[in-house]
Amino acid sequence: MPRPSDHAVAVTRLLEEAQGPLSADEVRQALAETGIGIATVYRLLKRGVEDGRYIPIEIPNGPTHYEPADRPHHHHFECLTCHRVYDVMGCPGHLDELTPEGFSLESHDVLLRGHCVTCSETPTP
Amino acid sequence: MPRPSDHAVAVTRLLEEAQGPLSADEVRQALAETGIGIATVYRLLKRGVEDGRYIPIEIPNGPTHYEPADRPHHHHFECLTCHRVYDVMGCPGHLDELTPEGFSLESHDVLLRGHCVTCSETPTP
DNA sequence: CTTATAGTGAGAATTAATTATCATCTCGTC
DNA sequence: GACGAGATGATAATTAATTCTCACTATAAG
Repeated sequence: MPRPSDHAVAVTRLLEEAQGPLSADEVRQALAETGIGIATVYRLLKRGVEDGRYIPIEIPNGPTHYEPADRPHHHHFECLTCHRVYDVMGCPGHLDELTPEGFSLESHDVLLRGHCVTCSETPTP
Repeated sequence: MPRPSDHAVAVTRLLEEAQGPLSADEVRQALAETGIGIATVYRLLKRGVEDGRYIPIEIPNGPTHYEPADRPHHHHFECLTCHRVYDVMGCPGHLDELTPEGFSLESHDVLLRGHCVTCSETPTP
């Protein structure tokens, strides 16, 4: 019976503590001091999705981000400066009303864009 | 055999008549009988965006789609079966209320997913 | 200790989208 | 007809993200 490796534990903890979904490279950078390789990061993220523990968040024009699967329904905010992705709680709703006649709605994504607190405060990026 | 400059006209007309943004490959396929090459399609789309006549629509996990720049504010619906993208008029609104404190909201995208009329009617999931 | 097994990192390979290259073609102008 | 600027298409090249390969390692079991 294989026991979970330290890397797997670290990645799960990292995703749980993050304020939003992380990309593979963000995970690698955050765990850089452990010497984790990018191949291992991708392996663990892929397995986590297959096991239903992580959810992949597809960002237009950017790498896939990952978050724990047990978060309640929410959406995301992408900072146009630092490109970090943040969770935003809540949902505008009323989306069936937008759906055209005869179309069946299965899911939806709302992606806000702008500048996060950190990047709004900084005068020059 | 179309005169060279006809390609630009054909692409613009195609985008204007479409029910949603089109990808480069969808443009090429729609104009296949003219023998248009993919390089020309990308060239015309790129120039259109640079000139402000077209808007690029980034689809997560898919190629960029393009639509005329003069459409009123709206969002999109992606069919999970045929992967075509359709315009949906209207907007849920109230998005500033979702934006976290200190964040500045500049734009937003809403992407609905499900099955379009055509693919809902066809008894093949 | 010895072995079996899963885990690992470096780097190669793959994939899909897009862009660059370049010889050729078109058309208005001479 | 010849000319030249711009347009074109086939294909090579590039780019970014992700996956694969493989020799090596640590651990646990026997």
